[in-house]
Amino acid sequence: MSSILTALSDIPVNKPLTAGTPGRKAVISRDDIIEAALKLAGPNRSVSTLSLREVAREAGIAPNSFYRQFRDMDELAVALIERAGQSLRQIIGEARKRARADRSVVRGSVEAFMEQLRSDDKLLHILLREGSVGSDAFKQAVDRQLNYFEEELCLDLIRLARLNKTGLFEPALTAKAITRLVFAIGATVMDAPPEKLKELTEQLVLMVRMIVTGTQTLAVTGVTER
Amino acid sequence: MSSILTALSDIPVNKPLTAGTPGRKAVISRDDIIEAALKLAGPNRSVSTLSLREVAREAGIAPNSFYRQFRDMDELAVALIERAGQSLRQIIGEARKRARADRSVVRGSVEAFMEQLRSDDKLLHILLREGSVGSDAFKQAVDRQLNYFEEELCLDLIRLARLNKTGLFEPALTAKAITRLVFAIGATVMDAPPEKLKELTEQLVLMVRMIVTGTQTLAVTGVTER
DNA sequence: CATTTGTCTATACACTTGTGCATTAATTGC
DNA sequence: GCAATTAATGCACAAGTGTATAGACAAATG
Repeated sequence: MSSILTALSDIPVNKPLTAGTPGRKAVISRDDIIEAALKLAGPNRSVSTLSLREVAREAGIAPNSFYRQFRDMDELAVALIERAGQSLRQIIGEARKRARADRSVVRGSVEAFMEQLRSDDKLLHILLREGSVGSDAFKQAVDRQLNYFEEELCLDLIRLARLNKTGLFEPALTAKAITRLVFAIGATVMDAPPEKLKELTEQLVLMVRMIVTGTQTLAVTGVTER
Repeated sequence: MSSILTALSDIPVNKPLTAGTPGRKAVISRDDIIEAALKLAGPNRSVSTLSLREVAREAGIAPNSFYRQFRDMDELAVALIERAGQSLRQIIGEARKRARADRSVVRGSVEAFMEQLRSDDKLLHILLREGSVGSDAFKQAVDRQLNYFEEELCLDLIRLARLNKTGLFEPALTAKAITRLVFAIGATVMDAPPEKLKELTEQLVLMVRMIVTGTQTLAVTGVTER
């Protein structure tokens, strides 16, 4: 749990360039570059295909000025991913709160996820698309974000099981399965025509429910090789 | 079912260039280029980062000769993906046969999948990595391959259910969930250190079993919003 | 044989890319 | 005001890209 908080505070929202030192004031901020990259990496463009010059052009700065904020494009990409994870966790967190009043946590979270997917939120698109491409640092960053998700989901599952007095087989593993499945399906939804959204959402809800039901059943019956 | 066969026969193993017409015999085959691309797109290299010139260089031909076999790199990529899917389906198919004699179909298939993953089979790597990147044609090609998988798995699930006299809730959806999950986890395994392979395989087996158990239970109890 | 037809290569063009170096601009401390 | 320090730019370069064009070769046809 603390890992989430510490990790979040590790992300510098804006680099403290003006550290009491003499010299020229920084007029280019990290955020400027990040937002330029976001504009370019629309829903159909992978971050790993962006070029340094392209981003600089979009941000309206000289290519070399880029280096003042990031060592290379990889560092930018990692920053984007971290920001994306941060944003999505917040969104789902709010959905969870809403769902607690409502009936189904599963449906509430999945629907929140899918809605966000359609609202051309560039950040979520990034997190979904870049899972298996790019440098190692790149992929590790995505994996880290998914792990945060799994941790939070795991706690939620435990809470849910207590509430309903059902068993729970390997909570961490269950959380991982759900997370990876949701992200995998989400990636395909991103490229599907909008009219299929409802149908796909319904499917995803059922899939997640299969896993949840499976966990609960296995907790009672135990695992048998079959 | 027929869709699989027709699709497979749609894939030209070698373009029939010598169609009775006069002129010089083609000395460069599609396969030459494909194999060159495979050499380059190792486990750490995405196909979408290959350049036309690079592939041509590896194949030992002039860049322009590439166009004689493929319209552009996208067409090459699609060919690679189709070949990858073809190959993997065959491998898993054989694993299934072996598993039928053995005890567990789930374990057998998952283990076959993971073994293949570690045997630096370039084709499988491609299929796993390129799922969410590249052009639309690119992604659709991957999706098509996954659909073939789902169809075959679906039949297998039905057979399994009949055999064990268990119910089966939404077979197609179950197959989709399993397929997507396995591929998602597989993609992460690809980048994980080899000593984690056994552990990850074990986890994946359990995850799949959760889904299977869930389907069976839901078939009996029905779905309840929770 | 010559001719035609398709295959393949060589050269070239107009780009884009990342980054090194020198220069200018702006801000602070004395 | 002056020097020091840093931010940002401009120019330049080598390397790489996709592709257009034209020519060289081989093979089948007349």
